[in-house]
Amino acid sequence: MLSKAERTKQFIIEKAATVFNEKGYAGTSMNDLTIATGLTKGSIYGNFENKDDIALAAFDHNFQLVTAYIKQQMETRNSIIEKLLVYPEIYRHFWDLPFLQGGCPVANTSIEADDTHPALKTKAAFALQFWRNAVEYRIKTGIENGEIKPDTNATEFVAVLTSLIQGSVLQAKVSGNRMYLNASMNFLERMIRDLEI
Amino acid sequence: MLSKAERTKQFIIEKAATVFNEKGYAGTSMNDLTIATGLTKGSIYGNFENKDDIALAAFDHNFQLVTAYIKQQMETRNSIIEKLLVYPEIYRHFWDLPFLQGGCPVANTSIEADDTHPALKTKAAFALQFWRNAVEYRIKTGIENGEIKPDTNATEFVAVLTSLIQGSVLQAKVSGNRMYLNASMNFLERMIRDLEI
DNA sequence: ACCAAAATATACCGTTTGGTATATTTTAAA
DNA sequence: TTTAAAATATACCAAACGGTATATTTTGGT
Repeated sequence: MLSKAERTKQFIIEKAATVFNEKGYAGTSMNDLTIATGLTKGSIYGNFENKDDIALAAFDHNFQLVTAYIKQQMETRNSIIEKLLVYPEIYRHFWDLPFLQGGCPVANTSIEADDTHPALKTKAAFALQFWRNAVEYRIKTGIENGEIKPDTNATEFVAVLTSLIQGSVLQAKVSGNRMYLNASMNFLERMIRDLEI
Repeated sequence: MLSKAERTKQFIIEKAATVFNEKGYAGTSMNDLTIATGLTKGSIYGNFENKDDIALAAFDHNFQLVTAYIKQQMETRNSIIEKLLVYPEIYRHFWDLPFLQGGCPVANTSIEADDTHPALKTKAAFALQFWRNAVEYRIKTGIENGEIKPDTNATEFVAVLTSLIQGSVLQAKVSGNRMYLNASMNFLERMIRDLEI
């Protein structure tokens, strides 16, 4: 069983993850975290070295939630094409997923950290690369399987898929309008179906 | 001629615009602005009511720089297709444009402000809408001209174009790698050429 | 039930934050 | 060249910031 401290640490990460994803690193104060957790500053600093330490753990947590959910959804599908279709399906309904309430954590962290926070920037860059690799792997497997057209430009497809998702979620969040998100996801869906041999 | 105060105000906006686009609203302190401008806090507050006031003016300035540059580039092209091709051309080389050093100001502001700063969020949402309208107008004109396929789904095309640009610039900034930006812009370029009748 | 260790709360630190009252300098019309 | 007004600098404010030393409470093996 986890020790009290380990459970508290996990609890802090979960609560902080939401706050950081909504307010950003600079926009989140330690006081925000005491409110979100109901704990005192002393207690939080008993479990983490500093604000950075919490933010980095919170990012890992947020990213893990997203990837775990995608993976779980994919496991219910059989073909590669159907697995890839999970992406537009999930992001079309990102409003309903609690861990995506503040938008895509990878996009949020990328944009805030790129010029201000090297450690977070590195984490965001790795997360993006991990994501692209996962998609690229599916495509290559699909080509080997004979499910996907062998002349598919995997690199380009991966770049377009990630750009479409991040760009359209961003737009949906700021406009409060699902129209452009739906349009982009419709397009992505057709792109994925078009991969089929 | 502009009064001294008006020139100073403009000077502050220009300097602040760069800082805000790199560090974000919460990440930029008044002290950062005194350093960027070489002016004192008293002088800055003699020209602006508060930090918000400067940030809002800075966003308008940043957006105006982008739109003016796009417009200027488009004026050198004749056909609608060539005008639309200005988008991928510009963003492919966004590293070289000083006002895009911190990334796309619309994307940056959208992501930071959507859950934290209603006034900035509104400005970002309006900017995005303005941008989409501009693209949509080109497409409709192209259809009327007989330059563009009449069955083009303008709404979807506009959504995809903006998503691709914002998503790929974001990725390029955080990864420091032009590969995925180039791949997305290659794709967008083909999409635009494909509009031709 | 006891008690040492672990976990949390309290109360504080120096620094930085956004903002302002006032003194000084610069501007430009007379 | 004078001079009042406009623009900028100085010096300060209370509040919030990230962080810490220490006191108190809770935990869990004996």
